Amino acid sequence: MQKNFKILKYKLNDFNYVTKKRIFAIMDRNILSHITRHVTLSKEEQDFFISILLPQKLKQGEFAQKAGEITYNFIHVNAGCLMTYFTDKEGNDQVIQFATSGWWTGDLHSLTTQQPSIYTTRALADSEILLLPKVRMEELLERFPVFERYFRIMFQNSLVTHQNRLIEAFANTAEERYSNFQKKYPQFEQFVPLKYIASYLGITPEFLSKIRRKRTV
Amino acid sequence: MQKNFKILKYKLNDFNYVTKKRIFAIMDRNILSHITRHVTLSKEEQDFFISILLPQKLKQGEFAQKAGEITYNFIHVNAGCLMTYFTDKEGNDQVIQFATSGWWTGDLHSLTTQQPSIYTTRALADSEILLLPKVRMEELLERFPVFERYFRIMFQNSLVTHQNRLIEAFANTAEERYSNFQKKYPQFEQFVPLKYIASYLGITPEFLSKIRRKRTV
DNA sequence: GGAAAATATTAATCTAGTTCAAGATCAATC
DNA sequence: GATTGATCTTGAACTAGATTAATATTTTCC
Repeated sequence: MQKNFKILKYKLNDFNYVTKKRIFAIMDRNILSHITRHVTLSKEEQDFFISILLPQKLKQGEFAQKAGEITYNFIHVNAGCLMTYFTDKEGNDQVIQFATSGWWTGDLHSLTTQQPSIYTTRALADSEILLLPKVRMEELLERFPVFERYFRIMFQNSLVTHQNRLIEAFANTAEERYSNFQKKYPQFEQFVPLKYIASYLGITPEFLSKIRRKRTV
Repeated sequence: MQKNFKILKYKLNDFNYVTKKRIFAIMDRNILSHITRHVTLSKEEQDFFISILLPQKLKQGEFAQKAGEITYNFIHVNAGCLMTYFTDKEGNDQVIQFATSGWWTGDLHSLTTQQPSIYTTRALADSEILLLPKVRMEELLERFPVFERYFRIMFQNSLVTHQNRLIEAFANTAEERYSNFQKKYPQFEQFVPLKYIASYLGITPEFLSKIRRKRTV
């Protein structure tokens, strides 16, 4: 386990400064421990699963997947932090997900249909990911149906999260969304530049600044 | 297959009226044909699956599930049209999904955790639904893993749809969302009162009126 | 077929959040 | 440790969409 702190100073007013630690923590976790929380795996299943994963390291800012390219891998975050965003016709990035240790990420649509992805997935901090290639995933699901169960549960949970976000987006003000985001993902504000948090919340960085100011004053 | 037309008149200006048919169509479809589009089922699997489903008829306006109650069933729409909505603290209904023939609906979160549901699911037209009780579903998944696969695929697809809606919500204007909605679900505008479409789009009925007027003038 | 209830429209006014533009602060690099 | 590019903040002017309230239209139901 490595840690890497960077001190950021924020001016509150002419006389006060607040310091915040932006943490680039690399937490090494075992992917199997995540999976066996939901299903029970035999030794054979564990071994096969591990054998088909491709480990990869990403430096901060590097891409795991670029928009326009076909997605060949489902991505599991082992350590660090990634974000997935969509670039619209005006060139604005719309962040749709952050993912830290233990999360699956990537473009399911492109992975399924093998059409070019509309999303970019990028490391926000030095990260370690595990790639699960589409063909190997299909093989895995064929041979060991317990993984059908595992991914069924993953997708089912993710669906619940996405429904909640949708309600959030429509029913709450930007300020409420920011509060809820901080409550739900306290770790992210230390990894993620504010402009991406703003994007995730569906507002401009300027407006997020205003919300933050209003609070601290 | 029954059909039931109601003629609606809309005033465009003092001299012109346009009529629209609001269709309350009952289309009877076989649930198995939906499932076997994604997985292959043996005779035994088909029979068991059908045997655990509870058919139910709903009149327009009736509830399949009320907020505050625990969800005991996953719901498959056989015929008609349902909507699922969330009522916020101010008492505003926020529609999160419409479901017609072939769709699964209901509150996955409440179904999984057996906590009271925050959603209400209600018939927008006379409908026929099939209830899949939670305990029977668990039994089904235990005995026939092919259904793990089926629901994995369902949830995976639904997740893609939800991600798209999230992007839609943040990146597009209300007018664009309405256009896309009409393109994607042309059938719904004939089932669904405009105020619920407005809610689904995340706008007020008044603003939807404005958008519609701007178009026809 | 008529009255009441639900749904849709219109218009005036208001506001949460955007846009633009400039300045302040921070991080990376040589 | 000075320079440069990225991130963050501030403020003024603007706009998409909300709110309120009144009216019109449609549907339900007796």
